[in-house]
Amino acid sequence: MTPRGRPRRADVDEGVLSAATELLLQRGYAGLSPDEVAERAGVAKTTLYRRWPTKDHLALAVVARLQAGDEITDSGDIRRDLPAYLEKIAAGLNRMRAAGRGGAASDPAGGAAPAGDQPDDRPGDQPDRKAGDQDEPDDDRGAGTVAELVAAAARHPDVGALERRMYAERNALAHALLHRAVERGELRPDLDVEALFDQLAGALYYRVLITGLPVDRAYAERLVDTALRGAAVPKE
Amino acid sequence: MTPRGRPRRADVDEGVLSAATELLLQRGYAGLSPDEVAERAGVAKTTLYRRWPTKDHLALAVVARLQAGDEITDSGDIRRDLPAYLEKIAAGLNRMRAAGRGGAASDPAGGAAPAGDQPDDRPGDQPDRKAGDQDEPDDDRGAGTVAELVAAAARHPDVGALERRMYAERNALAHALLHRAVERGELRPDLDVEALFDQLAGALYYRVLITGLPVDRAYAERLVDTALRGAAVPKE
DNA sequence: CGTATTACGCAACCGGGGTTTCGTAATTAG
DNA sequence: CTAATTACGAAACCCCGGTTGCGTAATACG
Repeated sequence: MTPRGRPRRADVDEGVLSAATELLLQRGYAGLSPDEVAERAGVAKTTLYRRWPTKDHLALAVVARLQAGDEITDSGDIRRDLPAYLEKIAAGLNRMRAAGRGGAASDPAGGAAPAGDQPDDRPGDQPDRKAGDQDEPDDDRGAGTVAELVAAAARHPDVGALERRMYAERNALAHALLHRAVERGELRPDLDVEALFDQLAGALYYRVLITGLPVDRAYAERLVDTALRGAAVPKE
Repeated sequence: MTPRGRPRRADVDEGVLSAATELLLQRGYAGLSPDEVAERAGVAKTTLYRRWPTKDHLALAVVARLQAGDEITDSGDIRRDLPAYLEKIAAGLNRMRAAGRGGAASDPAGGAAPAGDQPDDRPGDQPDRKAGDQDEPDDDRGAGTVAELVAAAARHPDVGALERRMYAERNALAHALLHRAVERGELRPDLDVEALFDQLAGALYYRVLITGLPVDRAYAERLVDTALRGAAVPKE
């Protein structure tokens, strides 16, 4: 039952993961270089790749460790507990988003540029461009981490599976919370809990990943309010 | 006003984009190799990079061209038009998802493996693993395309801006549809249209990108029904 | 006409994620 | 103790996205 050959060094996982965490948080996903992680952890690159077959695997392990141990409170008032839970998810997303250079983000020239230009779809406008041009806006390096993790899940099925297990673990709590609220009579008895949850969590991820807008407490409350009240006109 | 130097060859964009489209659809994002695109289009790699500074830029251009020209119908019945629109988005996502190898996906050993194993979080289970092992499950290569595009938007701000413009163009139609429904009295006058739309669209993307479950007409209708009716108990 | 400007093609190059090879260390089975 | 098995480390290597350098072609301007 005991494994046969030479045992793995026990302290490697910890060393590598903390080095990787530091790099990921400070320099973002692109800055998470296996070579440097190995060097900082005092470990050969081969050893690193023996345990995490891909940079993507390593990054997922880092993130999983970061957000382990989330809880959820059930006060009996769904209108309070739900925004609280959403905000907790959002906090995780924003913590990732905060990963970037330590410098202040002075936001020169008005941020997201509300798209006043002509809708010219052609790619090359100005003569010649090189890739390093406009990249890395000195912030927002970690909304990228979430995005890269999504891509990683699509690239490697096993990363996807692990990632889904991670989410499922968290979301099971929320599903239970919702079901209790249903049984308690706070929510409709015939509610489609899965659809509701997808809408709430989905809106958060949509905001962060697609529209790039911030998610905060106020937004979480708007979501919950809209979802609970419904869009249809109330029948008097 | 006319540009100064040698003009760009006019047929290059078309040739490159169609070659890239073919590659992306047949072999997925990872199979979209700049070298091969250039070769197939009969163009030097430098020319390619002069117009699209990154593979990510090129891929976005391909996708943008693929899904140009979406329409939206306003029948006056929001409970019909909304699922139709969502299904249109979903169709785009699924079209991407369908991009993969032509072979049949025989789904050996029961699909998504409902996670009965112990929640062992440690990465390296079996001794040694190499990256090429479990990758590329012969299908689902293009859910990856959407995911990679999300990551691309995070990597290059200009790609993100273009991508958001692409979405915004589509979503403006839906927002208008919703606002008309409000004015028509079909929806609550104080409805938070943005929140509602984020919930609907977000749920679709959440399903495809995070949970990996399919999105079809039935799901779209579940969403709309849940969102319109609301989760709270109706006040009689 | 000549000159400035910009695009194209070719080939060599660079950097980073990942692999291979091989010698060595640590353990279990007999 | 010996053999089998597995992990570690070091260096060379491969692949691919992207760059550089340079000679040449096509246009505008004077």
